[in-house]
Amino acid sequence: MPAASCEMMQRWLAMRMESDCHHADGAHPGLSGPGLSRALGKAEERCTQVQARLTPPRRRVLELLLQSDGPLKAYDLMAAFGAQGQPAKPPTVYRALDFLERQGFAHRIESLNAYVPCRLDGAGHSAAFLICDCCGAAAEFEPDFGPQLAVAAQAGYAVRAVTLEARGLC
Amino acid sequence: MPAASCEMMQRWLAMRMESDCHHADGAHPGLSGPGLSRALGKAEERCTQVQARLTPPRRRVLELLLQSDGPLKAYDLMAAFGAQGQPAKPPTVYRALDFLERQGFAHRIESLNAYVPCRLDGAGHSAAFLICDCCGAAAEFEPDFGPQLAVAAQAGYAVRAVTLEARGLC
DNA sequence: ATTCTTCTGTTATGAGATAACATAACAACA
DNA sequence: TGTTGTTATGTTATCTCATAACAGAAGAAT
Repeated sequence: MPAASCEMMQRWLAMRMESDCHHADGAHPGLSGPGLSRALGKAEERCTQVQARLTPPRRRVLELLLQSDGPLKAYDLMAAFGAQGQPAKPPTVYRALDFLERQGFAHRIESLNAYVPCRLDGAGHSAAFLICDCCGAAAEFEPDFGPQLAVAAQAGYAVRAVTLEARGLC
Repeated sequence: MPAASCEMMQRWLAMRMESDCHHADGAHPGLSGPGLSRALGKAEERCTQVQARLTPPRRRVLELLLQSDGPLKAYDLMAAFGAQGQPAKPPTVYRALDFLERQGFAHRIESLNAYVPCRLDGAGHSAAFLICDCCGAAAEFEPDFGPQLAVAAQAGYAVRAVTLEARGLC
């Protein structure tokens, strides 16, 4: 980098930093074949138990999320939705995502405007993620919100759901 | 509610729930007069220390955030920006917000797409909020991310910043 | 069979944010 | 003091993300 400006230098540094990660070492790989079928079957089963309907569009969106190696944007889901490359329209996907989130099958990652399938069986209403700013991986983990809930209780807050997103490098 | 449908009932319940809160008991009231001047002066001072420039648009956006009783949307800031009701354009406000966030003077609340001034002097790179789904108040508190950081460390993550947003009723 | 309810399909639009480029202001230093 | 590197602003246009509103189809309940 001869005759580099400060601005260029900063950008270069930023790039370097963004590219120094383990490249999704611990990331969840996308499912396929039997693993995918199993996951979908399990969702089907849980829907039956609570009298919810995993209709074709909902099932399709869940399938796409499960197949993906990382978080998917809503418009990516739309593009990938149809069989012969015919995209879905926004409400179709957003409604499906809404359902999947309510049932605990998917989470929205606020800081990415993106969606992931839930990887934790027991998790109900709260989610926590380690998000890599380099490779985009988002690892879900079981949060322990003890300290935070104590603060909330003391403040008289009735907490319904908590989301935690840690940005960094994997 | 005679002859109420299930759907109507659910909406009614949701409405009731949304309206049952303490109405910002612990919320931060907007600053004005001397309090506002003091806060802006403090920001000015901190900028001087780190050789950052609190330019007019940046100062104006910070002022608007400090005056507000609650989180403000970017387009609300634009509308309120000018003196004679003349709005600012998107880049003006988004750049100012970007600066304020980098300096730790403001936080973005992801789940609201809204912005608040930082209320905690010491807080550097992390923020935590109790957000009331009823009255919209967002109370910032000092987070203890001990458990979460332990998980991250164990997973080999280098955490840069953490945001936590607890939704519920105040 | 009817009625209530939920889900889908469709069009259109609203909200949130950034790209790209030109210009102006500041800072450093010969 | 004028030149240069750098940072900040102004402006236009565009992009991404998400929902409103309404018609119609498919399930569930009796």
